[in-house]
Amino acid sequence: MFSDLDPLLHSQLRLGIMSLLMSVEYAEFTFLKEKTNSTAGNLSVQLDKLSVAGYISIEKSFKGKKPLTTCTVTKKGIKAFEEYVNALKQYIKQP
Amino acid sequence: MFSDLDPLLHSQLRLGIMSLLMSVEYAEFTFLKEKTNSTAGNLSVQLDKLSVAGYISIEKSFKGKKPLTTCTVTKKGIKAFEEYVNALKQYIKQP
DNA sequence: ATATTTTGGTTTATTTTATAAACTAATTTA
DNA sequence: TAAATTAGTTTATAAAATAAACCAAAATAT
Repeated sequence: MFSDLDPLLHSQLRLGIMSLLMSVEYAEFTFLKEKTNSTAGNLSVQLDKLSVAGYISIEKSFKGKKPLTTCTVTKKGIKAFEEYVNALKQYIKQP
Repeated sequence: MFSDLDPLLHSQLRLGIMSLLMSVEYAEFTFLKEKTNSTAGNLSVQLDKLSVAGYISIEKSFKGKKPLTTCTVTKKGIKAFEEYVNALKQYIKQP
């Protein structure tokens, strides 16, 4: 009846992050923080989970002398997102 | 950017329950249990939450001598579901 | 010059949720 | 009549989300 929803994507913040990353080439920590309206702590944790899962890749560098965290979605992440969206559609298709 | 997702609906099982109830006039506990592939305990808990929120109404009666739990979605539940779906679309609309 | 605030985060603790396990009571079935 | 099934509820545990506390460097104000 209903396919399972990837628990990694079925989270408002992580879904928001992935949604943004699907539409841009890369995104900085501060950009994601602003767009998703999240706290730095929460964002940091959730980015890490997505990264550990292989859905995004995170690069840490410096802009001048300030830390700079840059994220991109991976192939695996794109596939997972697409599958999630398809599964979700079963739940929200209205009669 | 992203609207908040009603946390009561942003749960696989509760969303499945609501999705089913949106498409039928009423549903029995056992029907929901089978269709959502959930355990009785989990279903019982989540139905209760939806009921406390006023999203569904639950009627407990007897079929012969066996307990019979029947659920229907309320007006409030329908509105919440529709709003949830609209909010969700912001997250999953693909480029 | 030096305190104070801001930036860009991470780590750890707390709260909330979801899920599973254990239980109840009545009912079939063997 | 003992064992298993049905239809659930309650309680305990595991997992997740969030918030709070913290850190180091840089920018700003005094």
